Amino acid sequence: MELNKAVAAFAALSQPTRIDIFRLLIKSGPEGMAAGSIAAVLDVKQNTLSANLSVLLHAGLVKNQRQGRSIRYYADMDGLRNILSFLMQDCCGGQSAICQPLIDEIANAC
Amino acid sequence: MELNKAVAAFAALSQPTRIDIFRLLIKSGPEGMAAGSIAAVLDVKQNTLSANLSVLLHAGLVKNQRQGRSIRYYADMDGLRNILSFLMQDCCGGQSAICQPLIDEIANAC
DNA sequence: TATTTAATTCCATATATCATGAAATATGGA
DNA sequence: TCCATATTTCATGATATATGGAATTAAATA
Repeated sequence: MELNKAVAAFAALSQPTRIDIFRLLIKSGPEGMAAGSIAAVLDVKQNTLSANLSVLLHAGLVKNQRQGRSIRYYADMDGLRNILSFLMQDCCGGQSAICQPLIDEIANAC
Repeated sequence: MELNKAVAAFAALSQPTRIDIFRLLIKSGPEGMAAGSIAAVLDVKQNTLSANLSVLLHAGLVKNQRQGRSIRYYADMDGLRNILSFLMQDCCGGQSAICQPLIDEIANAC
């Protein structure tokens, strides 16, 4: 992963509504949530939510899929794994073998 | 941890130089690095580096300690653990007991 | 085809962030 | 005290981001 992608991912999470969205999607797991439901739960206007979902989408932190009229959004655990791995690369005094498996487990568990 | 702190932490990491700094400090482990050394390694102007270190400091991602003329900076693994925990709260379909220990291990291992 | 629901795009305004030069502060040594 | 080194603080112009209203696209259904 390059620096630019990591920047985009962290920038995506550097806004309260977007953190709320991402946490909500992590909580809702593989079922995900329709954009409209997210807007309702978080009490955010449709267009504002759409813009924020778009940021998370391009940052690789969420995925989406149209389902009839609605579009369902899901947390992208691979995206999360990527930024964590990037951040912790060469940690533990270069012995990143200690941390790396833990990061993988987190992404796989959810 | 409240939302505002998480926002500050992610905002701190949403800038290339600051990611570089944080990764450098993670890599350098408990020994940390003097501000001047960081500036030299990353080829960043002193005042620019100082401003960026300050952002990371207030975000709780790095710690510092004066040592003679220089000020040494260290990655704050507790800070990292906090934002990861916040993000993953209620993950795994509410069974966050699966992820939480992994997050703790990461922070402790380094 | 017309209507309703769902979500996005466009545009304008307000706000926040960035890197930098210049000046200030803190420490250690002569 | 005077000077050099290390780092921070301040002010600023340039750039980026957030938000909401209005218009638009897309899908389902009658």
